[in-house]
Amino acid sequence: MARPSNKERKTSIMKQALELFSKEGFYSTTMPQIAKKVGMSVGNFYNYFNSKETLAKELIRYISGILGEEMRTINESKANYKDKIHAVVTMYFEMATKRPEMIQYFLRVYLSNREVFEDGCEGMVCVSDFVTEIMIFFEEGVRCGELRDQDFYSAFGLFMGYLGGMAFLNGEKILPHALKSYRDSIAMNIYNALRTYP
Amino acid sequence: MARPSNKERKTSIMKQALELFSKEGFYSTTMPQIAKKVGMSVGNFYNYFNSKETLAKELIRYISGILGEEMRTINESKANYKDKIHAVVTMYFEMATKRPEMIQYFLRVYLSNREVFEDGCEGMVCVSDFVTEIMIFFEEGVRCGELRDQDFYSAFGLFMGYLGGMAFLNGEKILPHALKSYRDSIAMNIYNALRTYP
Amino acid sequence: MARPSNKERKTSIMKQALELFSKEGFYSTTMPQIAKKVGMSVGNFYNYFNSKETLAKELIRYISGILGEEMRTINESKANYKDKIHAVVTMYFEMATKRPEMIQYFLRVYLSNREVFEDGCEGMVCVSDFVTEIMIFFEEGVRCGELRDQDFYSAFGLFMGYLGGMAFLNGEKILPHALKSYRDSIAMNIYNALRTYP
Amino acid sequence: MARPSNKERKTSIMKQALELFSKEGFYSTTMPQIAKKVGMSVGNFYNYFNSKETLAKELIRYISGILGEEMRTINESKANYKDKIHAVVTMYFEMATKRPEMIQYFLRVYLSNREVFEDGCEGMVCVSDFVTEIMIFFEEGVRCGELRDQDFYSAFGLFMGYLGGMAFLNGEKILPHALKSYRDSIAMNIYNALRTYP
DNA sequence: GATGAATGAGCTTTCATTCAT
DNA sequence: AATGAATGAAAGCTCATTCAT
Repeated sequence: MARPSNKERKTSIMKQALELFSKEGFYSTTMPQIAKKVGMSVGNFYNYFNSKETLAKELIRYISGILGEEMRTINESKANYKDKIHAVVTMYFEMATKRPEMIQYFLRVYLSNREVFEDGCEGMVCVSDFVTEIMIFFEEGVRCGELRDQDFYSAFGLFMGYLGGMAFLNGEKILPHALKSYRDSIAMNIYNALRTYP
Repeated sequence: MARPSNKERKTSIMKQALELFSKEGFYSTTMPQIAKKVGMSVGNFYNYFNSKETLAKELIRYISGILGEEMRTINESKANYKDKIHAVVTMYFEMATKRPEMIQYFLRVYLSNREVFEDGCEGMVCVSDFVTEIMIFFEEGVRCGELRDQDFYSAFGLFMGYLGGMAFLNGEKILPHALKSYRDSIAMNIYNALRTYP
Repeated sequence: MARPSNKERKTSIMKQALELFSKEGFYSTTMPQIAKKVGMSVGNFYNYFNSKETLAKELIRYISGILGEEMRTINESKANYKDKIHAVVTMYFEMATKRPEMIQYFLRVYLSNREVFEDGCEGMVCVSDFVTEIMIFFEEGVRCGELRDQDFYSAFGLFMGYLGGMAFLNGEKILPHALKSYRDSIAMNIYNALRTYP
Repeated sequence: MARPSNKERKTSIMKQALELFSKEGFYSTTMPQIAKKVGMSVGNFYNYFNSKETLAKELIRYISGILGEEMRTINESKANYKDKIHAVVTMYFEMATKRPEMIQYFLRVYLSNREVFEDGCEGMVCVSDFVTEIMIFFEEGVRCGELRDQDFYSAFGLFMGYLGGMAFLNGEKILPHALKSYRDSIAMNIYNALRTYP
C-alpha cells in the first residue's frame, strides 16, 4: 500500500487537530491528544509543523480560504441582494451544520485566543481571504443601490456577529430548533437591516 | 480601622480577577497573579472560592446580574421600541467602553472556554438574569405591536451577536472609529430588522 | 524542628547543584536530578530560581566570590612575591582538593558552556570578584618591582591556565601523584616565568 | 565523475562536524544539522559512524594526530630549546588562528564533556599521538641539559594550560590584542619557567 | 482567617537513533 | 549506499491546589 505523501499527512493532521481544537479549545487540546488522533508520534508531528501555534495559524488561513471561496461563488452570482443575503445565510448555516468544526474553530479558537495569533496573524491578515469577499459583497450591493451606504464595520459586525452568534447557540445546543429553520427569518432580518428604503 | 468583611473580600477578589481574566484570558491568568493583585496569599484565596473554575462561574453570574439590571431599567421605561433599542445599544456600548472587562469577560472567557462552565452553567443558567430581561424586552415589544413576532433566538442572536461582534472588533482595535460613533446606525439596523412593517 | 529558611534552602540547592553540575556537566544534569538530590519537588525548585540557567549564573558568582576572598587575603599579606605566588598555588590546590566541585564547575561548566552565560555574564562580569583580585595581585607585584611588567592577560593566562590545567588533570585522575606534591615546582615555575631578572 | 569513496565521505563528515561541534558545542549540535552540512541524510550518517559519540571520539584522535605531527616536526628540528619553545607557541597560536576549530574542539568538546569520552578515551588514550610528542619534547630537553628536570605533568600542565587558556581567552574575544602579539612574551615566560639556571 | 513553600502531574518541545523503502 | 519519516523517552518548566504553621 502506498505511503501517504507529505502533503496528505499534513492535511490529515490539520483535519484531526481542527476537530479537537474546535471541540476542546486551544489550551485544552494537548499535543499527545492530537498525535494520538492522527495516529502518529508526538515527535513526528514536529516534522510537519514547527509548533502548536504554527498549526493553529495554518488552520485559520485554511478555513478563511474555504469560506472565502464560498463567498466568492455568491459574489459572482447574478441574483439580487435579497437572494444573495439568503444565499450567504444558507451557506453559513450549512457550514455550521455539516462542518461545524470550521465555524467553531473560528469562534472558539481564532476569536477567543488572540495571543496565539499575535505574531503573523495581526489584525485580519490570516482571514483576509474571507473578509475581502465580504467587503466586495457590501461594496457591490451599495454600488448597485440595493444596500444602504453605511460604514463597512457596521454591516460586517451585523453579518458576522449575527451568524456567529447563531452558530454558537447551535453548537451549545441552546437553540430549540434546527439551525436551518432559522434561515429565512434571519435572512429577512439582515436584509431589512441593510436594504435601502425608498 | 475595620477589617474587611468576608463579603468585601470576595468582591475584591472578583473585581481584580475580572480584570485579569478579561485581559489575559482564563488559562493565561494564574492563581498567584490573582492573589498578588488582590493583595492576599494564594492559600487564603481558597478560603473564599473553592477553585479557579468556581470563581469564573461566580463572575459570569455577577456580570449577568449587572447587565440584567441595566436591561430592567430599560424595560421599565415608557419609550417606544425605536428608542428602547437605541437605549440598549447605548447601554451596551457604554459598558464596553467604560467597563470593558465585563463585556470582554463575557466574550473572551464565558463564550470561549465552554469547558470551564460545563458543570453548573449548562445552557444559560448562569446568564439567566440577563437573558430573562432580554426575553421580556422582546415579548413586550411584540405584545405592543412594535416588533415583529418571531422566534426569540432569532432576535436574541441578532442583538447579542451584533453588539458582541462590535465590542470584539473594538477590543481588537480593528474598528477605524470610536465605538459610540457606530451607535446610531447600528440601532437603526437592529430596529429595521426587528420592527413590524405595515 | 525549625523549618529551613528561604536562604538556607537556596544555599542547599546551590550546594547540591554545584556537585552535580561539576561532576556531570551542565547539560547532563537534569532538573529532576537536582530536585531529588536536594530532597524537594521539581516545581518547588522554581520558587527559588527562575531557571536552570539562572542557577548556573548564581553559582559562578558565588564561586568567584569565594575565590576572590581567598585572593584578597593573599593580596593583603606582607610577603614577597615568591611567597605570594606559592600561597596562591597552595590555596588553589587546596580548593581543588577539598572543594573540587568549585574548581571543576569553573572549568567544566563556566568555561565550557559559554552560551549558558551569554546573557548577564558577558565577558567576565560574573567572575569579576575573582579576576579583580588577580589584577591587583599582578599590578602590585609589578609596582614593587618583583614581577616583570607585561600584558595582564599574558600573566593571567599563565596563572589560570596552568593551575586550571593541573586541576583538570587531577580531576581526571591522570596525575600519577597527589596534586599538592606538584605545588612547589609549579610555584617555582610560575615565579621564574613572571619575576624580574636583574 | 567518480563517486566519493567511503573514506572521503568519512573525512567529509568529520570536517563538517568538527566545525559545528567546535562552534556550537557537543550537545547543541544536532544530527540533522551535521547531516545537512555534509549534504547527506541522517540515516546514511549511521552507515559511517555508529553514533554521535563515536564521531566525537574519532575527531579527537584525528586532531591529536595532526597536532602530534606538528610537534614531531619541531622535535626533529635542530634548534635550541629557547627557539623550540618559541616554535611550539607559534605553531599552537597559528593553529588557534587558522584552524580554530581544532583547538576549540579540544577545549570546548574534549575537555568539557568528559562523559562523552568516558568509554574508549579513558585517561589520554585518544590524545596519545600528541601527548607522546610533548613527552619526547621534554625528555629530550632535559637530556640535553637545556630544561630543568621536573615531573612531566608539572611541565605539561604549564604548556597546555597556558596555551589553552590563551586560546580560550582569544576565542571568547576577551583578549584586547591579537593572539600572535602575545607570542614572544609567552614563549619567554615558558622558557623562563622550564629552563635550567646555572 | 492567613501564609507561601511544597507538590506532582502535566505541558510543549527536542533529538539520537531506527528502519521500511 | 542512501533516504527521511517515524519513534518515544526525556528534557525544562508551569501551575492549580494543599497544608503545616
